[in-house]
Amino acid sequence: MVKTQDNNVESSSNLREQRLEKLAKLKEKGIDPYPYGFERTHRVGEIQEKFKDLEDGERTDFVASVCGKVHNQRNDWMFVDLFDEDGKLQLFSDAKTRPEELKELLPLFDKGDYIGVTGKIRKTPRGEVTLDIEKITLLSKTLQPLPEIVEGKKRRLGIADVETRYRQRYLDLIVNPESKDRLRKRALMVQEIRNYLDSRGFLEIETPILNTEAGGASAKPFITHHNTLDMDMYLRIATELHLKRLVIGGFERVYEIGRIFRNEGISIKHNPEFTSIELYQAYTDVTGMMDLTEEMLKYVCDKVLAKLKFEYQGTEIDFSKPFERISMQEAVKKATGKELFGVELNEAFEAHVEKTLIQPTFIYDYPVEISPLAKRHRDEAKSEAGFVERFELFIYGRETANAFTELTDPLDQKERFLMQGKQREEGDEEAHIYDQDFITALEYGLPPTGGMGLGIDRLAMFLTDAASIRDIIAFPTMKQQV
RNA sequence: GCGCCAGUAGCUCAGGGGUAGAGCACUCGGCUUUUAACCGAUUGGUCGAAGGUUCAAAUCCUUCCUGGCGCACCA
Repeated sequence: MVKTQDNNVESSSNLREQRLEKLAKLKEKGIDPYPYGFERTHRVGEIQEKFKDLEDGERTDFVASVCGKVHNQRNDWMFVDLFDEDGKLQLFSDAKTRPEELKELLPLFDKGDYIGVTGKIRKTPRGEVTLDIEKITLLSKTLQPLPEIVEGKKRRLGIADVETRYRQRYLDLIVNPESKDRLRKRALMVQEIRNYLDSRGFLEIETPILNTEAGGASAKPFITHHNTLDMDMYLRIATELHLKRLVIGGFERVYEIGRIFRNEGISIKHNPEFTSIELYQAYTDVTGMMDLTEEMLKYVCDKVLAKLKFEYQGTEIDFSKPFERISMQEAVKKATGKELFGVELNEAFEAHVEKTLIQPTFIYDYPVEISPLAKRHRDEAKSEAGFVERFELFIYGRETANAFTELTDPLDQKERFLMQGKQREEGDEEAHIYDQDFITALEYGLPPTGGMGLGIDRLAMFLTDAASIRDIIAFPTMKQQV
């Protein structure tokens, strides 16, 4: 069944009807079902931590006010599982001894409602930290029934339907703890990347998403239109060319973590909008970028997972050892016995080598034809053979990072763009576009610079063992429902 | 874009030509310090949509919608 919110409202009308009646009764009693706040004295986690050492059955005079969402209720509101972002706190109210006010109110509450409660903390004879409800306040009345919550592993609960999980992510987050954990880990990961770079003198500077040209990568762009300027614009497909302009302007270490848009297929590894980080550092090169990338990934992995080895889809990925480093030509030669060059080399690499690179591996020395923004190799023989100073990092057979010694020669850059233009004429829709403004910028002087780009989503997939990119994007791109 | 698979109650799922099912949730009653509480009863459906075949379609056929996976493209 297609599950739109409207359909839910429609088909759960009885359940919703009941709640609307309760809502009306609450209003009759002069109770605001959507009040403006609550004086919370403690979070659930603080209570659990503070009283974890109570003896079973021990009571205290400690009065706390906590608030959150009711996930479960047993025995006529005798036991209530209240959740805030920290987790669960059990509430207790004996039907026989509860005050008149509670007797009137509790039947009007439902699972899913937000409430605030005040009362003394104790531990039940079964060892559960519990708050005895003295006062209860409705904080938000819910009209939709809550799907079952996943708490134990004894029964299949939660929302299994992936379409509902993506379209109504809030429900997924409410009932499926692992979904919430993934997004939390992703946020932590991004935070640690910023910590790492900020502490090394990098500045995060935002560059435009709306552009008159979509450059810096080979990809099909999204087109949009600016009304006042009466001009078509492109959503960016990379942050590269603007960040390099910033280096030209004198910022020696810059980066941007931001959304990129590519008008291409959707798959387990591809979402039309995704997040990249690109960073540029003056006076270093591709080797410096390799060292930085490796160090940063190990740092972030350690901070997020507190370990350097992790399982991805049943395979152990090991960040604890030095990452493998091998040239593309060597890797292809090992696999096929052939010494190839140019586009052929890259094709052979993609066909025979890429999938085998499970543990983190830097592949370096790329053909110039597919690297229009990278500097030609400093080794003259390699340069003549058509190699540039570039690497890509592969993990689990997936391209995870891409870096080069940036091309700083404006005349060579112009040639490269022209070469791309030829490929475009030959039908390659995704060849890089000619960007005169960028060449002009280069003519003002880009210092020797190393640059690196990394897919935030793909890294997040690894660190959260997510099979699909949609599992680490809160609201993945979906078709409109009819 | 192509191929394969899926869509049945609020949730999780059975059923695959002959009265639309179960568990949980909801509602009511019982029990009353539970831990998936428990016991009993009631309620709940356009079987994704539209056509077709048939005495009869959730079931078979066609088309469409939405989603998943694989391939292609890409990061």
